[in-house]
Amino acid sequence: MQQRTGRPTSRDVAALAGVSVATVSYVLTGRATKVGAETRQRVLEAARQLDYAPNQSARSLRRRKTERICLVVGSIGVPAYDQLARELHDKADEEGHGVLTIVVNNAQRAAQTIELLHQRIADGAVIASSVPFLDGDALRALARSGLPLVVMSNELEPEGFDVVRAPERPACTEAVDHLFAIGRKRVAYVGHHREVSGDSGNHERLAAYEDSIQRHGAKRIVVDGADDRVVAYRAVENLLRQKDKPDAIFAASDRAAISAIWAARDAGLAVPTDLAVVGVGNLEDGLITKPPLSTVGPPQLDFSATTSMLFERLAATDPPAGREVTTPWSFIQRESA
Amino acid sequence: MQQRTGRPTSRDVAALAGVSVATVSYVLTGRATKVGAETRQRVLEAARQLDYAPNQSARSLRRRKTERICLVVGSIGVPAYDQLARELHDKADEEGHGVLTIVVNNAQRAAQTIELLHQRIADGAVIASSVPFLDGDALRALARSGLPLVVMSNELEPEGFDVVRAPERPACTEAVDHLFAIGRKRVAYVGHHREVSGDSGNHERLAAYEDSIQRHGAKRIVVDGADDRVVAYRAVENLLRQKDKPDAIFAASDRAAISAIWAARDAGLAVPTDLAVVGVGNLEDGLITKPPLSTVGPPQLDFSATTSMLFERLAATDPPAGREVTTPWSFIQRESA
DNA sequence: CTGTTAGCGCTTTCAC
DNA sequence: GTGAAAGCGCTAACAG
Repeated sequence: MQQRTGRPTSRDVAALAGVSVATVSYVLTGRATKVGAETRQRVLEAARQLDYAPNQSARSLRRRKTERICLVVGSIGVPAYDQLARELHDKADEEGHGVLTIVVNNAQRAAQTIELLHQRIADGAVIASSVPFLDGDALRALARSGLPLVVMSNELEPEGFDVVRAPERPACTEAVDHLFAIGRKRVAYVGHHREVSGDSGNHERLAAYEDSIQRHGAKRIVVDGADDRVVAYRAVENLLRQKDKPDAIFAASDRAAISAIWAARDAGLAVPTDLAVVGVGNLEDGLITKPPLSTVGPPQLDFSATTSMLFERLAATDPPAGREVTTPWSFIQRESA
Repeated sequence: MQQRTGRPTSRDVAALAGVSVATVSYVLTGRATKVGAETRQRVLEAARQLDYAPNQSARSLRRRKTERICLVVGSIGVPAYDQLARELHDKADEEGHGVLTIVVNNAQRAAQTIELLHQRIADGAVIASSVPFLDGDALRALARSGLPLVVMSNELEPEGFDVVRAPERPACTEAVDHLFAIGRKRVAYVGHHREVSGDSGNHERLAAYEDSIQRHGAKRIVVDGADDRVVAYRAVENLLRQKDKPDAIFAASDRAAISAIWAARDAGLAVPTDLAVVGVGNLEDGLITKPPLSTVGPPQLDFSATTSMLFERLAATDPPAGREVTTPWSFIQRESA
């Protein structure tokens, strides 16, 4: 009725070792105390000989857990997520868990991911910020179903899951206001592709910009490029060629801000004299630009709160109520603005 | 004997809809033709009402496949892998598969990953190049066990899995030789951390450098930084402060090469007149430096061969023998050297 | 068209 | 200390 895979099962090991499958299980799951040393050796030898590895699906089906956690991010190659991924991996290693990373950048993948999580592909998950298409209802349902979940979001309320906030808006406002305070008149915004194309997503950076230019009666100049160094460079290069060129740039990412500094220098302009530049993210890379990059972000990239909360939830016998922690964000003035 | 999870099962749905679990399965797996429209509706409604999602472990256990593929990379934030990840995700989407990414950068994670793959956490896998600690024996065993596998490697022979090669060595040699050909005497190498610290890994870039300087009777100058823009900048900045400063840099990554260009410019040196720079990778970013970056790499970043081979293997009824494809690599001269 | 049933491979009481 | 046996939740013959 069911043909064999070719992969050895615990039954094969048991047969070869001349014991029962139960004993194989005991030995391989470390319940070693119950098994005699000699039997134990025979089982181990048989397993080695057959190159046996227990089937994970069967094991999780039975155990009702996977020993895996899942990291859901909105895109690949974003420095802050890379850092989060690194920290989560390290923590997971300590706890003997594996990490699965899933990239969600369209509605189909969002639905698929919710499904995967529902299907208990992992024992818990971290949803990184600005993952689009992942709505509160789906996340609440997931939490209700008992999945430990930590969500980085400024909108969602903790409801069965923990929330990590990053108050970007006031810090960004401070940054843009600063540009006007130092006398800039034409402040351009280099945004994420989604923002620029009018798509949904986290609008705090753009909103802070729009609000500030409006208060200062300045013109709205918005270009694409925060997701890509090359796009940003070309966009700023282009901006600087116009006769009404901006005298300040607020970029939604440090990568774009760095591209802006190069573009200015390559165009023979001085930063910040001719063009003031502010980024967002507080990447280390901002320290090696000339001049050092003024930016908006947390004092340092650190996701320990996020990772700890997940593992606390995983360990908890009865699930803690939804917690809420806030990462401090501020305008970090260096020399580019 | 086994307490309930709280999550609804197909039995719950069946009960609510007043049908058998088989019917539930038929409806939910699209075997819709066999089920009457009215029954079908009832099942769908019951499932919706219970917020039911089929248990993935049970399903894979039964179906003997997971509809997932796995991407194994050596580290996070490397542009080429990001590109590979994007392409793999796109292809997987088309085929209705999910993608799990696993990062392996130490021996423990390597062992753990082999285990996960053995345990059929996914139906197939791509092993990106320069994943350390993943030895041929383990991969061959995996392939022997029937797992579709595509490995990017210059050392391994195809044995039950496909191999994608990138002949870096000759292209790198050409690049370093070029530096000497244009009259450079002191060529420094900015390498990956593992190379510099004498750790294992892919040594082709370093080997090409060492071979070339030896043939030209030049001094070996090796610093760390290919993995990190900031480290690279500081290393080159430091190199350029010395009295015997290099007149050329061969960097094992374009990111490091770009940092080298900045460092030179910030130190008031002209590129390539005072310092010639060559990178590796052929990133788009090299096009926006001033001057444009000479580099070593494929004509364009394209992993379609890799991804297609995996999906061909997944679809194949009888596994193709190990294939071998080679990505063309060459020295791409632009203006920085 | 729908239900019955036999497992997928593993873990875990419960006896012996 | 070890084995027999009962499922975990689902799918896929097979019967009707």
